[in-house]
Amino acid sequence: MATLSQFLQEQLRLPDEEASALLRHWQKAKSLRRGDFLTRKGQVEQYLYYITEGTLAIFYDIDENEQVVGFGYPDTLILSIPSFIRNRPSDYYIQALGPTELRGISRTDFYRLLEQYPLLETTWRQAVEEALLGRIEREIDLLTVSPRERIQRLLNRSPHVFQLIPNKYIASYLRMTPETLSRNMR
Amino acid sequence: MATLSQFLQEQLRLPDEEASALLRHWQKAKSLRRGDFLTRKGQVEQYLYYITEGTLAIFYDIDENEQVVGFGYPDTLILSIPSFIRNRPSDYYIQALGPTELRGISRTDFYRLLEQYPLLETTWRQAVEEALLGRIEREIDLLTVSPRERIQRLLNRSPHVFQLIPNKYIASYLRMTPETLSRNMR
DNA sequence: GGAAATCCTTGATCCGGATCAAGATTCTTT
DNA sequence: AAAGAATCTTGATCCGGATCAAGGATTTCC
Repeated sequence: MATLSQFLQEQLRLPDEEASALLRHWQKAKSLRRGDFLTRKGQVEQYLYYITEGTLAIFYDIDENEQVVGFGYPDTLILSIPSFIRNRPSDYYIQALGPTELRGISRTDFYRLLEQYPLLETTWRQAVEEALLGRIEREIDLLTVSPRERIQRLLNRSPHVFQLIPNKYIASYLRMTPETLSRNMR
Repeated sequence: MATLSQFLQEQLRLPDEEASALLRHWQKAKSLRRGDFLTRKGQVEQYLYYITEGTLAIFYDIDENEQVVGFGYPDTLILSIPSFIRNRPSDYYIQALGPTELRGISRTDFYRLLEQYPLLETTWRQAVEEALLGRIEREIDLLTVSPRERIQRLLNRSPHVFQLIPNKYIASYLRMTPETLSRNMR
């Protein structure tokens, strides 16, 4: 099972002092069952979560139907970014796709720590830069018009997603119907 | 005409000290004519530019044809983000759509200043957060399937784009052909 | 372990935006 | 100001992915 302190030290490369300062405030544990919401639409999400177990999907409703815009799996962070950064009601909602375990840190605590530890601010700045680069990468992936190629790109970049997530959601994430995904998978 | 020092103080809200530290290193001026490249594909872009005059478009080639992924206009910054952040060759290229004036600061100088001035790092972190939010907003805009609605969203969010940029490029940016844009503009 | 729900697959049809084409308009350049 | 280039518009056709439908395969959950 994934552990938060390893994540802070190995993924984010935080020194002991900063890592334990974060850990001290990072206490809230949460369990979800399949279908439970981590964040509902319109709710101000006050937490940044680390996933220890399970999978989640981030949804956005447009024109009456739901679209998948992202996934979460163990040893990664998950949050409604706009809500967390702007401290405003979330347009997204986040749902557990199976039994899930998370740990959270409150937005207030988090940003207070940023002010306290300059090194933390640098790390967070870099994390946000990475997230931005990820979005740009994804924008390019979606530029690809042919469904077959979009599938191929995801297979190359994140093969594990196909192990973890039902195809139905992957199809939505790739902007196609489950039928089209099915027809182009082999 | 837009000025850089005003931009630093009013848009980024930098105090005098940080603003003038930046200005001291922000000297490089550049003129482009219609069609000139600010950044070529494969080139490592070493500068962050502020636009004083003119318009530019950011392109990405996929499947043999070019796609517009962004625009630049006066009193804003422009750069190939992945290239600047990662210091790697750019997959994008940036081209002037008309006569254009810019001022640049080198990547090295810029990141050196970040280390020197903590307040600058905070401001940059917030700017990157904003850029990330902008991308997310744009992802949602592109989720909209109907071309007519995509046009409407851009009209609401950035009406000035339609004044500044030829429709041809806007169509590409909105992921449709110029014909479709034309047919749905009125 | 077995019923029920969910998900996946395959087939048939349809439709909206892309493509191709050609003329009209606007912008650029000297 | 005029020639030339680029852009915009309108029409006709086409095609690939969405939609609708139904049977089969997996998962979920008590």
